[in-house]
Amino acid sequence: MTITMRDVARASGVSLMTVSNVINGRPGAVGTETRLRVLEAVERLGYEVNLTARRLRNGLTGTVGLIVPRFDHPYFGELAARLATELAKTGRHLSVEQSGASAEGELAALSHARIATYDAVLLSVVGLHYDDVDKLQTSVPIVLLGEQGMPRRFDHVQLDNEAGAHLATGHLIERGARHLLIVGGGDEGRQSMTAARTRGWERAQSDAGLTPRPDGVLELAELEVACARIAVRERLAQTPEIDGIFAVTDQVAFGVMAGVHDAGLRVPEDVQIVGFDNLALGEHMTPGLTTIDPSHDWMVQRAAALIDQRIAGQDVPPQHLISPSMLVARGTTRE
Amino acid sequence: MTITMRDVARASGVSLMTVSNVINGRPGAVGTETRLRVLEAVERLGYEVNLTARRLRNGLTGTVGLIVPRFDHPYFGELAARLATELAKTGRHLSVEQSGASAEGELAALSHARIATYDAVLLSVVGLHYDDVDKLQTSVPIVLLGEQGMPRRFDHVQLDNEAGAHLATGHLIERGARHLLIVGGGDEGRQSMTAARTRGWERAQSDAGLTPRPDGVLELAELEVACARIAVRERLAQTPEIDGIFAVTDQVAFGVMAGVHDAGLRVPEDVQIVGFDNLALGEHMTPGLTTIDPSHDWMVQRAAALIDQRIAGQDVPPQHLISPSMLVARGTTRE
DNA sequence: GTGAAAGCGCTAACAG
DNA sequence: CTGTTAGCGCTTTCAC
Repeated sequence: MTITMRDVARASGVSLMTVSNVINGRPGAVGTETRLRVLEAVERLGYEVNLTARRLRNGLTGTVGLIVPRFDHPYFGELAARLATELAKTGRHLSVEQSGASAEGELAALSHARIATYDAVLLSVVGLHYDDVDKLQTSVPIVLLGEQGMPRRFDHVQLDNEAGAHLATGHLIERGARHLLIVGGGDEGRQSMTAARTRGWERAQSDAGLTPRPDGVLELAELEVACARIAVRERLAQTPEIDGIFAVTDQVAFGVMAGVHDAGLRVPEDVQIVGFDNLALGEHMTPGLTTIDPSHDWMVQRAAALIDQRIAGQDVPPQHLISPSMLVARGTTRE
Repeated sequence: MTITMRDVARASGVSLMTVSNVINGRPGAVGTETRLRVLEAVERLGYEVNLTARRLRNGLTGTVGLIVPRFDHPYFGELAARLATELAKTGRHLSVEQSGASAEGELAALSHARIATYDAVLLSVVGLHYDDVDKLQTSVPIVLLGEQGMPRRFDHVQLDNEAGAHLATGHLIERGARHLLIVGGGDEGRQSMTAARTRGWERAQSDAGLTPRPDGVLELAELEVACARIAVRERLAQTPEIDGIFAVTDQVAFGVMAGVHDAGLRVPEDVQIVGFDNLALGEHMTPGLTTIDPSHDWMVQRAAALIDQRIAGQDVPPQHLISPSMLVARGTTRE
């Protein structure tokens, strides 16, 4: 039924091992004429290696796994696309799995069994807790991505959440906002992304001599467009003096924009908005979304380099890298 | 280093086979007491099955592949999320790969070798050509998704592109638009999504007694937000009488909205817009995007059911299903 | 109810 | 330069 190396070997009158040598292009291991004969048979029979067998035998297949909380958040889609491009440069291939939809889903995706399926795994830990990650015990290299407060024994490419939030909030203040909200903030004292960005938001205000409003942190059940929209709409009805909003993600910012509009207010004249992530779509919103760019390309290059190192078996201590944040000013904040 | 069944067998003083029977919960194949002893050893040693070995042996791992053109289009993200949820109901797991970024990427993703890595493969064929797909020759079940004009030997869950486009365009006309554009249309005579939607756009006009403008088809190098934005901005500068735009996808529609705004025109007062796909974000644009909903849940359920059938080995003829389209009226078209 | 043998397709190691 | 042997970790088959 399926064609194996054995079939090719028989068809070209050589041994199994010679076929293997040809397929893997092992240098100088097989004569030119023999190689051509084998290749001809490969072509004729339509042979392709069985990656499963190869992996069982020697552990590698050129596939790297990326585990994200959800498939349907543009942030992860953009991350995956960038990673796929970067990994392709070293001939590797990216396969994306989802951890966050359900409790079982997470267990399954993070299980040793699944992880062992890849040459290496990139784990986007947004939303995962320290303990879940700390449980991971595997010989497959794992690189953590985009979050802080994770076990130090892993390689980790992080965002500078607090500095980014500080930058965003400072920009709002500089452009004249005085009554500031953080939408999607909270989670006090935790090591989460949300908590770090909330700290940056607070500190930027203190640094500017402002006192953060006690009711300034608008927590969200989920960092979703719809949640943010409703929360902001209701909140602006209560405290219409709000004139600057830092949304913890661009996704949330899209909801904030809609909510401000629902409340009958204008952006940026009445309320200025800054997001975080620099999603591709932000540029094309009306008005364009001012946001924090966490140097995606830098992150992705670092992560890919770490993967290369680990797969190559380099035994250097765990790396902890922090991606610099930059402000991208667009239409949701004033000139 | 890694713990195998053999280790568990040794630790619990039974044979390899008994461990296998316990792990796979084979009914009545092993005594209660033995089972407990084995499970205890599994726990203690932290054993987990090696999926690679299992697959090599019996071909199945519970993983279904989804191959999409690009990771960073929200459409595919939403599709993947829905599929993952649906497949989880039968205990299966979704892994997503990208085919479209480069020529080699496509070959690699569609290669027999990679496909054979999954229990079944869902192939989102937007952008692939008939011949590429027709070349696929594999024993792994393949279900085609979301496109038309593909080899009949595959199971296929399609969108009703022409009917959807007709619905969208009819709605524009009904709400008073008379000078219509299709953005991202073209590809005349081909079996592509673009061509089908262009036919629907033309037919809706004929059916209403209008003659499609000869310059009404605005082709796009890529169905991207930025392309659409620029094209529309320039086009409206030339022919400002345009008062209705059908965008072939919601993604394109986002660009159209920005382009109309760039041109200094208002939506929906000056120009009405309808998209296609019903992406989640469309609802939260300002104004909300009127669009065509291709019954995502229906598609996903059908696709998952087909996969179940094929994995179960049912030998029914190829199924060709067409998902019904519905209009979702929002703020980019008038009352 | 439990165990021994065989082999899925491939490649590392060595022999010729 | 080419071939033989052994075995990756698991499950199917059949014997006890």
